[in-house]
Amino acid sequence: MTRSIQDVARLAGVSSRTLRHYDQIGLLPPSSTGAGGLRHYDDGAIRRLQRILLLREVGLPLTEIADVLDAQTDEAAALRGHLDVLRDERGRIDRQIASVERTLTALEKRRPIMAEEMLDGFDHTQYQEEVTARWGADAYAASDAWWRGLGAEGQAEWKARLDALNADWVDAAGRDVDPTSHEAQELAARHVQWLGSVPGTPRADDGGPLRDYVVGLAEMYVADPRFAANYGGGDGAAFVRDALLAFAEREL
Amino acid sequence: MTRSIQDVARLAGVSSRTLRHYDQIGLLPPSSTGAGGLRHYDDGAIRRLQRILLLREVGLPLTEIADVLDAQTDEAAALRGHLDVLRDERGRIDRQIASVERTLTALEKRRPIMAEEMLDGFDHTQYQEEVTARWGADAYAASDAWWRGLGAEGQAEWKARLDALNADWVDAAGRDVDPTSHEAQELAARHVQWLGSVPGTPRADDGGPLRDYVVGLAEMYVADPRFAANYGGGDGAAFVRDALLAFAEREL
DNA sequence: CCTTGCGCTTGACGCGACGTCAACCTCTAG
DNA sequence: CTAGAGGTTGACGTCGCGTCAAGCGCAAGG
Repeated sequence: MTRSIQDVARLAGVSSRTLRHYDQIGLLPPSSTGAGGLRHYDDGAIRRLQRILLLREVGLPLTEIADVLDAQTDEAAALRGHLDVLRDERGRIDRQIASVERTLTALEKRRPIMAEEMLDGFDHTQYQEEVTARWGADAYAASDAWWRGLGAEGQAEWKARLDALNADWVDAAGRDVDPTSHEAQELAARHVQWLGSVPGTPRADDGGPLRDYVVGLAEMYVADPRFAANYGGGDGAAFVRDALLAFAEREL
Repeated sequence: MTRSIQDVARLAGVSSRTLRHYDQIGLLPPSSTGAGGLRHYDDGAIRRLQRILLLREVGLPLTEIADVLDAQTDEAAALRGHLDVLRDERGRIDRQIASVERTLTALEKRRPIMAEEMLDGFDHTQYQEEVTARWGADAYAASDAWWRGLGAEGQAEWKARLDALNADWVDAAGRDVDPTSHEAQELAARHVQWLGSVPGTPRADDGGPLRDYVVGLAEMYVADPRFAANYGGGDGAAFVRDALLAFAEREL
């Protein structure tokens, strides 16, 4: 017994457009076609569709579904790989949520932020100057001009972002996370990303911060007590350093 | 002082293509253009770019960034709205992760699933038959044929999906979640979505399950002890029912 | 016999945020 | 004079379809 495209669509809870699309990309050709190009689907095709939808529901891209169903790939391996993708995604979203929440609180009670807005921000660029002295004297001037150019609102936003990053570092350090773990390495990636948003940062050809620069900063985070305090004392700073060093070695 | 497009790109850590794109969509026009159409950016433009990047980093779409920066929209309101989007997204990903994990365990120790594969699955279709008797006698036949047609592997996958849904219901019920809360309503949406994947389900014009059908099922989940056991006893089934009823009222 | 209408077909554009050629221009240094 | 660096404007590709638009085959009703 074969069914029309609409029958199948209703059965499976998808649109007929979707079925045509799956035909077009070769994922699910109809079992036969009749007068005027009408698509007919038999039980085998419907069985295949069910499996497609199960895999689609967990977010597997259609091309990978095709690989799995055509047995070119092990299903369990594909799912495990996909699981990593999903976890990364969740990590990204969690960080975005934290960042937005902090920005919101910063916007709501603007005062306390304004009070210390020069503090950490300038602390940071100040230390940066110490390090960037090796990379050119005008780096600080550019950085300083950039900071003043941001304006009050821009500075508040930028501060909120920095606060979020620092808070996450302190949190992870407090939980005795392994510096080489996925979580710590994601924090390091974020830190490096953040560095990339700071003008005056010495950069490699790909636009990312220079490896030696990151290494130098990491060591300084521990060596300088004013900085270490930022990360909750010596242990926290050491954690940040170890995570950054591991990241620099692997990625930069 | 104005800078070239590459200068700005390096400063901000984005590609020149991105800057051209932002010009094209009107998000960030250069402050001036010179010979041959060369783009020049002054401090004001760079300031605007910094704010764009801050908002972009938290995932705000470019169109909304434009709204915020051009002050057509309150920044805090935009961020709060975006926060909801992010939370939904995270919920979706959490469920996908749970689903994949369950499918993986189902794939690894296939035996126990096989042992009970007929149990819940047929229990469900059995109850369904009781309900669908009101909607046509051949509904069950179609459903039964569908189930057998899935094959052993397809049945295992389908079971894993159902298990994940049920486990989440029991979990939410155990935590005394409000049936009208966002979380419970998302579970209900998932339940209805799942119903939509079951052939033989009576459907509305839009292809989704018929409202009355959902309501009938919901009541039966409480009335029939065999079913209530599925959701961890009377309280669990009542929670499922309340959530489904609220959902049906609002969405169907 | 013609029209109407249903169910289906193919073909094409649109979305979001760019990456990636391709073909061409402009200026500078050797 | 020429090569090279650094720009420019298109235009296509990504992913998974939604959404027209135009047309075809077949049945019932005028």
